[in-house]
Amino acid sequence: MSRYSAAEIEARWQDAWEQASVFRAVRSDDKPKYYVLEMFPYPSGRIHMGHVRNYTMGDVIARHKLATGHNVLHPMGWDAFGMPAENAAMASGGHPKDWTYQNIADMRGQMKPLGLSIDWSREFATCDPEYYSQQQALFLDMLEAGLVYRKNAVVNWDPVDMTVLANEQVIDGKGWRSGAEVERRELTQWFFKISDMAEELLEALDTLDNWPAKVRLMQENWIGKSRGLQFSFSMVDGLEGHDRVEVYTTRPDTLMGASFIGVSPDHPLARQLEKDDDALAEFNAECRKGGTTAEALETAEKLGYDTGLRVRHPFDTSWELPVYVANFILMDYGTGAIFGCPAHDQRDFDFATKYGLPIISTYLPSQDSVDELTEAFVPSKTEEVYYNRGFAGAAHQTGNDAVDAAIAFCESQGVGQGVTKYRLRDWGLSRQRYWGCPIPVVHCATCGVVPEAKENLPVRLPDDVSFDVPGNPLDRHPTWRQTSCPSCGGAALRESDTMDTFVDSSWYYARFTSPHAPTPTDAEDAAYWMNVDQYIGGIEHAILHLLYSRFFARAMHITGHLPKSAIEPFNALFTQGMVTHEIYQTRDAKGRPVYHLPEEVTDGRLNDGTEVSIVPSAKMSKSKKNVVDPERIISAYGADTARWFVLSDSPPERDVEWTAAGAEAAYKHLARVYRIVSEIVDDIAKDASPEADEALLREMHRAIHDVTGGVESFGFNAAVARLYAFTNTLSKSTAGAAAKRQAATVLAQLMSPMTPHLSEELWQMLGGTGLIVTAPWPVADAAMLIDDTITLPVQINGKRRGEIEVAQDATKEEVEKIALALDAVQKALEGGQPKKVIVVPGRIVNVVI
RNA sequence: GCGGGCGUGAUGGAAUGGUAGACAUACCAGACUUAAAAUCUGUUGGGGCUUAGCCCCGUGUGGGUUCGAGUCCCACCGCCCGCACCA
Repeated sequence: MSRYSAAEIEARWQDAWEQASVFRAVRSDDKPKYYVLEMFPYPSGRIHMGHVRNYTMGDVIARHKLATGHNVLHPMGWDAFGMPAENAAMASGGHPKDWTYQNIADMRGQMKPLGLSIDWSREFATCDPEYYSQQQALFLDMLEAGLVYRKNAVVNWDPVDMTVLANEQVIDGKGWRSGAEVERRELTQWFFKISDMAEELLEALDTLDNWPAKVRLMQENWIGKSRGLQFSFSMVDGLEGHDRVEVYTTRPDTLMGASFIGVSPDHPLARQLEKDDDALAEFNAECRKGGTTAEALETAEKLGYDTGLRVRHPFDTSWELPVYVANFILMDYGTGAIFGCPAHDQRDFDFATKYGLPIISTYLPSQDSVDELTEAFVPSKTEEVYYNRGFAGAAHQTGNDAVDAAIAFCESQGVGQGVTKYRLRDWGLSRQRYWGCPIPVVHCATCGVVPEAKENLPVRLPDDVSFDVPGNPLDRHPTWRQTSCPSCGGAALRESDTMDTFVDSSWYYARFTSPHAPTPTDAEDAAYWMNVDQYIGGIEHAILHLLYSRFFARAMHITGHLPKSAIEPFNALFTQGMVTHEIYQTRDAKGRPVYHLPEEVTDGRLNDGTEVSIVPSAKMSKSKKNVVDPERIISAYGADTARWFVLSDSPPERDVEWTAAGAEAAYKHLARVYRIVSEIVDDIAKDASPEADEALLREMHRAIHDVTGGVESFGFNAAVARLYAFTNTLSKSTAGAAAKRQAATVLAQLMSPMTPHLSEELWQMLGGTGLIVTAPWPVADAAMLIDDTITLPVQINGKRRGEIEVAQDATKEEVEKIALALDAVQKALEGGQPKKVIVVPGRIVNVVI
């Protein structure tokens, strides 16, 4: 009997699949199509365990669908543009293109040994000119359809490196390389009009039944639909061009508690005032320092500047309110101006306390009471009843009712109007970077901004660029920008901004349906393969990537590149958890932490005997060195072990901790299965015992039922546990050779989506015909799943006190009678009668005394 | 700050509102072995008792709903993720 040799087995079966072209996806009307897609990787250079987990899950689905008679599309590609390539070029002098394609080659080489059922003939990288050419064509179509426009927007500006920074490059408000305090600066940028689709993107969330509820909720909150009142305060002493300040509020019911109004430092009023007020100019400049992220703005200390201007309250013109410029007000949302109601908003409360502004309660227990507030009071939506000072209609109402009543009242008094707003902003796609898809427009002195002609696509990235100085190499390229205007033929300059890499990943799923078509999509292929039936990826993409993809699918429909049926491109979504690992840490002479790779640590010590401290498991990251290289695992144990392990233990949506012991155990189990099956194959002479045969086959059908259910519902860890249990049963079974061979064959099949190589080997050993990968999935015999008698737990007052054996089809009355006859029940009853007996058929009996 | 999530033995975790701890790891004991490894078998939530057995407690904390709560509701504590130029 031979031993389990993963390396030999895996190479052999990967060749066999390759030769039989079993994963090549071809359109066919004989079978239902199934498109399974995992979020494609960024080519960082090394695959990591997170990739292994993600692609293994997709592979389990794909292989199971293949076995259940589907025509499966399971492609793979590379999200290949982005900053790391430029950073590498800056650090080591190479070219982003070379770096990226080398990484792709490396990662493909690490991925193929995993034995994924991928149609590699469809592979592409988003930095392939063939791909980004079609992206440019899409952009031009979207521009023509009015889905793209230009406006000013704020970026992070590094005043020392003279370059735009990504949020990631801003650390504690400072540039990551220069250390200079980052400033906010306005540039003219391209935008997708995603906000026009806010309502549709919101409403359609309801149709996404097979998406996680939490992702839909997060998208709903991101779109942020709100109903509020838009109105204006008139100025006591008007400023030129500013006799009113327009305000939007979602809490008009607190209007009688207003004690100040605040405007953004970027509000036109603030900008006008700062021209004649040096102190304000300085204040505004201070506010414009630091990063542009919402987090940075929201967590910064709340600061205000009293402009000295006063406005009149709309309901009482003798009531004057001060106008502050405040750093926490966003120009992007609403009108860039708010009224502050300290009594009912904690942020306003803090602001009022700091600047000595009045705190006026509008929600009070009664008309005559006065609140001494130590923090903002927010009336709960369910709690009754507070008197709302000032609004006849809104008194004694809370939550949305109070808001609606307040809007109605204000409208009736001619103060503003109710409006619906969305938090969702348009998607700025311009990036001042080289390694991205060039935006295909030119700037012509005569014609202005002109779209490049489609026949001139692609607008290719030039290869001769350098990264020795910061900033965008396209900007300073000696010739690349020089071109002629497609409209007038005169001299013109190319746009030097490239597209956000989110654009690349917003339509790649559609491109996979026809990766080499001369247009963005091929109509027949798109109609056949779309939608993605199962999409799998990380929860970190719950909002942006998925929302942008939903927008793009709609835009592609409008521009004729996708059918109407594909405007929601992902029928089902699954968000998987991360792979984590312990962190091993020592300290250097100065007490700074030093991290160590897992392979350098044995039993809590380094090779030189130094003890390491163990930091709890966290997402694998290079900086913490808590990474396990899948290549090492595959060469040590084989791909099937890596696949089996990442599916075991943790539910797929949760994080899984990689442990050396766990990997070892996974390998041992696969070797054990190999051994058990080998013994069964060798031991063909043994006689059957009918009872043991029956028991084993019953267990086999239960395993088919449970594992199939697990695979179909992303219960991979449960399916794996079930397979362990079934293996134990098979190992201990005294059934005859025929029954054991049958059970072993089914075991190999049930394992095949997870451990495809081992399963092929077992299938061959057991004499199966053809490849297991194309063999039909086993079906459980419903009759074999039902036992004649079942065991029911019996509770007394909800606590388990015994169990009874009853016929599978016993009536409630019979079950009740048997349960009441139990000693424990009789003892508890002390001769009396139970208050109530609850019988849940097939589940439980509860006797209430 | 805002939004979303998670919290169960020594450990990873299981459990359509219905026997909490499946399955695995680790540990311990046994078999095999000159020995070790490998393999196989068994034990293991905590506490208690009149110990063939039985009782009590137990799913982050405190409340609530229910015949019955790890699961649903409310509040709190802790940790994790996202926040629009990271991919």
